[in-house]
Amino acid sequence: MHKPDNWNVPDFAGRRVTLHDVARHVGMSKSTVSLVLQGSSSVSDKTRERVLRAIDETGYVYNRKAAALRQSGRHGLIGVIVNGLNTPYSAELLNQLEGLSLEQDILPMFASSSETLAQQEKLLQLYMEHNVGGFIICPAPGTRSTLLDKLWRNGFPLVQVMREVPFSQFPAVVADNRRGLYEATRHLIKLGHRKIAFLGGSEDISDYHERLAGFMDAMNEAGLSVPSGYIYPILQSRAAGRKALKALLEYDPGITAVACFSDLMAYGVLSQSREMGIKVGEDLAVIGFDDLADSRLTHPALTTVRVEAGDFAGKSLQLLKTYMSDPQSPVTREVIPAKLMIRESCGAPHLNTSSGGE
Amino acid sequence: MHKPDNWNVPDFAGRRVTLHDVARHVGMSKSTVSLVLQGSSSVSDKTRERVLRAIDETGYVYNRKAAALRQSGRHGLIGVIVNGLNTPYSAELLNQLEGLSLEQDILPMFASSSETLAQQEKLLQLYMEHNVGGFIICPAPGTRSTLLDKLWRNGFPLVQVMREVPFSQFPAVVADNRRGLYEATRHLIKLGHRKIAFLGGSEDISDYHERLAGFMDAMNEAGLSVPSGYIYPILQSRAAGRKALKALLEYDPGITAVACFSDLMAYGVLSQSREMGIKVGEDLAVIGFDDLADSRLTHPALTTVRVEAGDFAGKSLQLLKTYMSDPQSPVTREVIPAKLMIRESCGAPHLNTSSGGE
DNA sequence: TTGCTTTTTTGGAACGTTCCAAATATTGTA
DNA sequence: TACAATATTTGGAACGTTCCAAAAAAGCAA
Repeated sequence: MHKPDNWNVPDFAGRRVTLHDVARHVGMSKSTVSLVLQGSSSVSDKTRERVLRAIDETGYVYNRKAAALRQSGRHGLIGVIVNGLNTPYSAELLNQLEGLSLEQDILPMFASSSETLAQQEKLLQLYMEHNVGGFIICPAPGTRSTLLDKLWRNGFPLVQVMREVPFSQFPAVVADNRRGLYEATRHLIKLGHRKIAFLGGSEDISDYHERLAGFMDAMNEAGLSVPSGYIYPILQSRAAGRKALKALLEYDPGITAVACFSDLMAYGVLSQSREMGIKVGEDLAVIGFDDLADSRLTHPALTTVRVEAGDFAGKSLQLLKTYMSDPQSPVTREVIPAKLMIRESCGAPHLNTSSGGE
Repeated sequence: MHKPDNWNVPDFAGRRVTLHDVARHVGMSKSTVSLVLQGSSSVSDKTRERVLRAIDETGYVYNRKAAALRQSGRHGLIGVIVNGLNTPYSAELLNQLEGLSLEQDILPMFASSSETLAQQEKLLQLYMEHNVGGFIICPAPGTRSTLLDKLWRNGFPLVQVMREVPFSQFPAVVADNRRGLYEATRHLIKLGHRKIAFLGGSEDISDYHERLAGFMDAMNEAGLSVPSGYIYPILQSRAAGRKALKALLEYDPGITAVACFSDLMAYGVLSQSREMGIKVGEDLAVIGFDDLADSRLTHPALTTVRVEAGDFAGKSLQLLKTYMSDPQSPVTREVIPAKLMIRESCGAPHLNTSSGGE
């Protein structure tokens, strides 16, 4: 640890420079300075110029808190709560949201619930205290509709993103989960697979039920049975993927394909397969969901369902802005399309059944 | 798109409930209510109880803006600017920072510079306007010391994290980059490698020079030459890793090992190797830096240099808090240890030289 | 009851901005 | 030059809190 204490700490301004200071410095009233700041047209060019110079000279920094206090609150701040800051898909969503927000002079405040109700509630409370104009939220498992109701009633519009609270009638932007998994599963079936498992996800999340429904749609349509042990819900992570695959194959070693709740879980499946000497793409077909950046580079490259994070970001922001400007706008539910990306991890399987018979 | 417009939008409170409203509702003065809110001991239990009930009944939400206005600014808000929200290491840093901050009743505002000076400046400005208590910042390439100076002078303490602005004398928390790459390179040398390349990183970032220096330390110590073409700086990404490896092997097909600036680049190298039919761990040794969650699961598992993101988070937050409470505290530079994690990607190489001679 | 101390409550100023109505400066016209 | 019309500038109230000094209430001893 170095301590270059020969260095002088610059003089900390005891007090921040205020609009009043600028006014005094330039010899005008604070009202005039305020007008310049707001870009009012009713101030003469000469004055504007002098004031701008003074602002520069004094190093004045606009104080949004004070301004917002007078302007009954709003100041281009929105609260964004996702499930995890370091889960790749959420990170990409935040990335997209940041770009779009800043373009529109909105400052997003990002945080994660870490999938717990307690943290979610704490964050919502803090954000309200900081007077955000509204929320974009990926509700933590177990979130009740009453919570969202409370927000809305308090004057905070919100848009649910990626997931939605069951039986809630609030705006939402969700993926076409059902169709996504339907298509993915159909693809597996077309390749000849019969014993297909559905791995991962949590029953407390709307995603899960939609994706599972899509899976079941395809299985039922093809007249394939799904023993209860073929459905293995487990919380999102690579390690969970490994564990789940092991359990699945113990339950029925004859399983030839797994549809995963997410790419992250699929990565776990890939690594567990390698460890067990199972060749993915030959002995076992694997399909993910999300299409993370890494999924192109896994070995074999992962077949997965792509949902554009940018679409989530764009739609949810647009929707939130609508409610912020007019709280009475009709409640809308947007569905983001899901697209099957066929790569190598689901290549034609080695099956010992030549025809369809069990 | 569904529109369940049979649903009634709850009545939006026209105006937010204020402390005054609560006071009137309970029949006391706003001062008393304020005291209750601050947990003052000079308010009687009976009153406290009545006020708390009233707060609950009215649905009052504390207004930090107004409070902070009176309390000369500070309100437990800090600005955190990293290089990218969706780069895995940064994401993990944010995750850790969030956990620690909330524990200490600090609300972090996260954003990314996207490696551009313009966005960084815009964010700093906005955060100042929102009156954050200080900054934790991973400076964008090309950041000048004068920028940090301006912040500090305006009363915003800051801590640099992961990188530091050259010739700046501001607090910083950085990894032991030089030692990390020194050890990694030494490991490669011990395994018998002679033609070792250093891949990735940007010359505008302090990290790069430190890691490169560590690399050179080890190479020089072993008396190994490093042709200019062995050093291939390029901006952080998987695709860049692929491109870089190709260029490197074109320059000298005899290269048997690459030390990468980051795990992300190493992933690119891994996938490019596979494409070119090069067996990593046999024909080519690869070492990364960061130890991302995925690095255990790549094939082969990636040998890399681990630096705990939690340490970065803990130290930088602690340091920032020090400066926030006493701006005159001596400037400190903390170094986070780097630890070589030996896995499979650098297994003993096939070399045609049996002894050391060129 | 009185006077004294201690506890509890309170009104009003302050924070830094915006907004408004009113004051002042500038311009054009007769 | 004088007057209206217009352009520009300004003081003060307001936003919702905290803080302070001071008022009111409560408790206690004589």
